[in-house]
Formats: sequence, C-alpha cells, structure tokens
Amino acid sequence: MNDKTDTRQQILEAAMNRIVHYGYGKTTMSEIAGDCGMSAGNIYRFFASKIDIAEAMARKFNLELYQTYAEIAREDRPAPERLRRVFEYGLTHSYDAIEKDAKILEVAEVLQEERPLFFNEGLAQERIYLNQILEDGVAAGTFAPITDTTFISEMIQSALMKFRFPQLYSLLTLAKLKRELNGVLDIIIAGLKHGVDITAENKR
Amino acid sequence: MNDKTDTRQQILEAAMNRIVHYGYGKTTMSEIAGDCGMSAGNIYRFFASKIDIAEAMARKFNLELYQTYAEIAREDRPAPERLRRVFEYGLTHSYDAIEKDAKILEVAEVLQEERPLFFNEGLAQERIYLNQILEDGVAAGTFAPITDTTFISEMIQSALMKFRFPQLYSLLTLAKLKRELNGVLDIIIAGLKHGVDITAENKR
DNA sequence: TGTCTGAATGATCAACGAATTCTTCAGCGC
DNA sequence: GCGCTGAAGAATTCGTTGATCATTCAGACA
Repeated sequence: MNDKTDTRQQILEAAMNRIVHYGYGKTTMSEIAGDCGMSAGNIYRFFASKIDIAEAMARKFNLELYQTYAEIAREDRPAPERLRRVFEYGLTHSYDAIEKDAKILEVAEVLQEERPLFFNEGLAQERIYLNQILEDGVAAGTFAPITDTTFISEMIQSALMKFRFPQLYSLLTLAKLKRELNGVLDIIIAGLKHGVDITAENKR
Repeated sequence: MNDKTDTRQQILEAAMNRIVHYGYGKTTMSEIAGDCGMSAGNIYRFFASKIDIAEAMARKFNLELYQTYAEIAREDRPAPERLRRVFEYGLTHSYDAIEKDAKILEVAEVLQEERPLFFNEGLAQERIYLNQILEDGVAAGTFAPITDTTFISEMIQSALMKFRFPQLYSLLTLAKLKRELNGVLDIIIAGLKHGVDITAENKR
C-alpha cells in the first residue's frame, strides 16, 4: 500500500520537475517514466491519464494554499483584515509561482480547458474559510448580520474573479494588482460592515 | 467628403453582413470589395487594415451602448437603481448580440488579441457615466461622500470584470448571470451607501 | 497471482510546400 | 489631380505527410 503511494509520489515529482522546466506539452510520458526507471505503460497504473498528473500537481499547489487560508482564518485579527490577507496571499502565491516557473501557466491553461470543474472545487474549498471569517466578523459585531453566508462568499469570489486568473492579470505588476485588489476589498468590506440588502430574486 | 464617409459606411455594412454570418476569419477583403462593387485594394483608402474594420464594427456596437448609458444616467431614479441598470443593460446587450450571431464572439477575440488597448477606451467611456451616477448619488445623499470618484468607478469595473468577457461567462445562462451581477452589486451598493474607507496606499 | 514491459493503435503534432489572403503601389481613366 | 484597378509582394493559412505521443493490453517475469 505504501509502495503504491510512494511510486505515485515519485512519478508526480519526476513529472513536476520536467513540467516546470520544459512545460506540460513538451514533457512526454516516456520521459517521466524514464526518470523513474519504468516504462510509460506503468505510469497508467498510478495515473489514469497525463492530465491527471497535471491535476495532481495543481492539487498539491492548492493544499499549501488551503493550509495558509486555514491559518489566516484562525488568526486573532479583525475579520476584514483576515479577509484581505486571504486574498492577498492567494494572489501573491500564484503570482510568485508563475514568476518563478512561467511554465506552470501552461498547466493552468490546460487544466482550465480539460478539467473545467476542477476550479469549482477550489472555489468551494476557499468558501469554507470565507464563511468562517464572515461568521466571525458578524459574531464580533464588525460585520452586520448576514442572512446567507455562502451566497455572500460566492459574490465576494465573483467580485474578485479578476485576481484569480493569471491570463487576466498577467500584464500587471504584483504591486498594482495588490492595490487594485485592496481597492475592491475596500468597497466589499464597507458593504459588509453596513449590511447588505439582498436583491429580491437572490433571497433563498 | 460625404462620398467618402458614404463609401466607408457601405464597406463597413458589407463587412458586417459577411462577418456576422461567416465569421471574421472566413471573410476576405475581396469578398467585401466584391459586395461593394470595387476592388480589394480600394478598401485600403477607407480602412488601414482588416482589423480596423473589426474595430469599426465594435465601435458601432459600443456607440449604441454609450447612448443607452447616457440615457440611464439621466433617468429620474435613485442612483443605485441606475447603477444596476447600466451594468444589466451592458450584460444583456452583449449576451443577446452573441446569442443572435455567435460569430461576433470571434470578432471580440481577434480584437482583444490585436487591439488590446481598444477595451480600455470602452472602460474609460463607461466610467464617465459611472462617475456621473456616483456624484448624483452623493449629492442626493443616497451614497456617502466619495473622495475619488474615478477610483471608485475603476474598482466597480474591476469587481464586475466577470460580466464583461463572454469567454468568462459564456457557459452561464443570462438569468443566472443577472442574478450574480445583482448579488455583487448588492454588496457594492451597500458599501457606497455606508461610505468606503480607502486603503492607505490607494489614497491619491 | 500480481507487476511490469514493450509492441500495437489511434490521436495529435510538426514540417513544409502550395494556395490563399492581406496589403502595397504603379499606372490607368476621368 | 483624383479615384480606382489589378498585378506584385509579403504574410498567413491550409493540406498533406511523416513522425511523435498518449494510451491500451497481451503476455513475460518473478
């Protein structure tokens, strides 16, 4: 059993090494297999397809993200500050990763194309931490009461969509992005403090 | 003088007819010229290049948009309602256009690729109407005072980025999009009513 | 029996010449 | 001169062909 996960890890690591260096398209299954001293066919006992390796890569990346989100959500700071820190960390983490290895942008693109639902998973996970922060903020009296926390989290994610897709922001510097992110958050946080009247059709 | 603009209009119209039907890539300069009873070379006395025809198409589309924005901005309604109407109209107008002729999505893509700055023009134009509505709202006491109206307009545009690019939203139904748009606007409007504290670095 | 290989298969990609298309411009008719 | 054409040139796309690659699987090995 541990053998299996070990081999899987080994494949994943070999794949990541090649992919961050040469890109997803230029990395072949035979090369990955060669690095692991096995045949290409054997990889398929551990990953159903090449795109699944990319997905595993992204999952590993996200895991780091979620851990930090969890930490930030638990921090002893006002809710608005934690909200800012979550999104600023997410932006910085992705931006730095792309700056370091430009090839991972290709991974993101391939994944968006071939596993569109994968991103929803990440959004749902992120919402868990957002909900937590929002509820804390309401409990502390920093935010006005919220009827539907998940709905508000979704709307916050929607408003910050621009800072999530490297293809949308890759022209801007990180400093500019952060400033813009905080500008949008200024408005959102003001709204949360005051209390949001939800449009009739959106009430649940 | 009027001859010149007439011929230009004729070319533009012929081009639009073909492009909405067959797409930008599948429409050739000779075909457009043929429809106008002229040679391909002659088109270049009216348009510097093929992509300029696409830009002219988009400009015509935007002109309609701006006229309606201007009307909405002038309406005798509360500022929040006008804000909603501007963005809802923009979304609906684009959505309907694409639904009617799917080929215009290609025009948008080519334009985004080859004339990336063109979109900034549109954003700047839209901000004129947003600024107007925001200032009205402040004057009427509906919105709290705003230090930098243009900055707030920019942040609103940033938060509503998702509803601007068909490539981002083309999977969702118009009804869902409108609901989500109004959800984000719920938060933004709440923030504007309450008053937005601008993060230190963003103060001008 | 459980692992793994390596050949077979079909899909995708790259290369490259041919064809099409965009763009320019010398010159023609008015 | 003015407005336009049509041929020439440059750039791009297209279609074909050969190679590479992802994926499968029968069977070898242990």
